[in-house]
Amino acid sequence: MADSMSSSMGESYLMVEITGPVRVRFAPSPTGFLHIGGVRTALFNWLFARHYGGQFILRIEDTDEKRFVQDAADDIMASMRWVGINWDEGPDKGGPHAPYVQSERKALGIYQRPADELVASGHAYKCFVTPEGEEAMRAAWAAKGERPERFRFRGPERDWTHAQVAEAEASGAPFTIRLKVPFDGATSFHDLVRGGDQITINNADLYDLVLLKTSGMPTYHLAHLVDDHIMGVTHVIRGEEWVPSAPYHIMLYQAFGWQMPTFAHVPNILRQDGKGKLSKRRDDVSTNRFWERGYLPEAMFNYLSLQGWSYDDKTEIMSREEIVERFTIDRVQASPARWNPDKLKDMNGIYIRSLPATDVADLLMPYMVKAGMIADPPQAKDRSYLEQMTPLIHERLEELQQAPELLAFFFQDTISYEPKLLIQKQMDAARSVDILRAAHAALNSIENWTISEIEEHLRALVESLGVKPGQLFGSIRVAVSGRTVAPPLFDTLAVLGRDRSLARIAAAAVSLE
RNA sequence: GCCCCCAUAGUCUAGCGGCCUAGGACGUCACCCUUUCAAGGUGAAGAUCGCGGGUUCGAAUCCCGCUGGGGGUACCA
Repeated sequence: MADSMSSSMGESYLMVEITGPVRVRFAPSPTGFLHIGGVRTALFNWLFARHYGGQFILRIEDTDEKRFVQDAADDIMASMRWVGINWDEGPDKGGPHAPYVQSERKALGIYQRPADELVASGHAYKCFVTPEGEEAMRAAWAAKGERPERFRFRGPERDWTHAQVAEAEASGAPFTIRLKVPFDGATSFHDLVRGGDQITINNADLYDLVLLKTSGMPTYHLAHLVDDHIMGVTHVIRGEEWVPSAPYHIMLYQAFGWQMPTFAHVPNILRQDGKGKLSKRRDDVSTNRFWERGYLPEAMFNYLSLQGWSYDDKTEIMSREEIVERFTIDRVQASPARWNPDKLKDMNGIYIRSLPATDVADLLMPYMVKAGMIADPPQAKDRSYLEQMTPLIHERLEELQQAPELLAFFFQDTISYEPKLLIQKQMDAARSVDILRAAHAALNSIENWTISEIEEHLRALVESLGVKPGQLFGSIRVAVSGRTVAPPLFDTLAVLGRDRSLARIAAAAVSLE
């Protein structure tokens, strides 16, 4: 076995051109919500499958009994659907290789038999060392003066006779099945993301990996590989954190004599400060949080596609179809990307602006309801009122959740603010009262309360008062909205309505007296 | 510590030996537009292509070393 470990995949392996039908999978572990880094990896698999007209499989890898989180699989699937990633085979829709949940597959004995085969062929062995026993081995290693960090587990059972193994087994002692990794030689594999270059790791740096736990549950290493083989996965596209364990996988494929898939280890997304990869614990990156905050799935899809992949030297805004058409692995970067929420936000704004205002009003409604500004369920008049004010903030939105805050003054019976905000540059309280009164009179004389008439009257008033536009409009803005930064004034007045506009302006004048 | 991967402006990236006086985007700043804020337009600052050696007529692009960053080092994935 040792000799065959120095593997060579052959020239054909270097070919980036994809010829036959491709099958790829995304295989998350249900240990919590799906964060955007996971979505990105799923997305690359999906794009690869769609680009080449192949299949995309979703498989739940719940072989970690300790970290299993109820409902996590549902959240993962909901997150993927939201972004727009669908699957051809998966837990909820079945497929030719169902079930697609590993704990269910384990119950079917799917992993036990290959593990036994490996033991029978001498590529793996039953190991009776307990966790405590392993600790003792590490301690003994250190006691010999060796660096504890350099300890590489090798089970004493590697050299046991059949009789010894039989005896231990007969005693009922629990055991794991471990891969019998050669001490010498090296293991290599090619990686598409690194231009087909070879990655080589010395076998001496490896250890005897556990394939089957004492519980009978396979580890990721055995389970994913057996399933990939059974499910006919042609390309393994996964995060680069898997590079160091890839040699074990290579050994397993060789030990089984199975067709090797092509590997593509895609770069991680690093935290904003670059210190480590994104983690669901430390970073606010759960996919459903972005849905909550009002990110459009199209924007998220587009942004994520650019985390580690690019099309050319300038194109960034692309539709799903365009990305599918253009996505190839050779344009996937080997260096890690960095999480950049500002860029995502900017892109979300672009996507929001590209939508018709009526669509945006529909999207905004749930946020207004949640903020308590619009009744649940909304009435027809609420819908039309929201539709009137949506154009006022449409191009100012970067996240849909910003809408209630921006529109709050439309929904308040009385607004509160510091009266001194009414006083514009080079004005004083008395003069401000004067122009507010004048504005009240001018607006009161309007027959048709429309944007154009409001503008006409107020611009005429600027002339007759001899003030700067900003001085008059600024005072009125504060008077009706309570803020110095607000949507365009004439539109605001039009939507706010004659009565409320006049009342607020009158109240403002009083507050300064 | 050891192993593996990576390395172009604050950030994301284009570049795969001569088209680069290094292109685009986010962010920053200025100006224009303008009733505020945005959006939009124009422009600016910001990269001795991490450092040092090679190879070559010629290197951001190829090779080596160093440094830095990331990943891994589990009966977790």
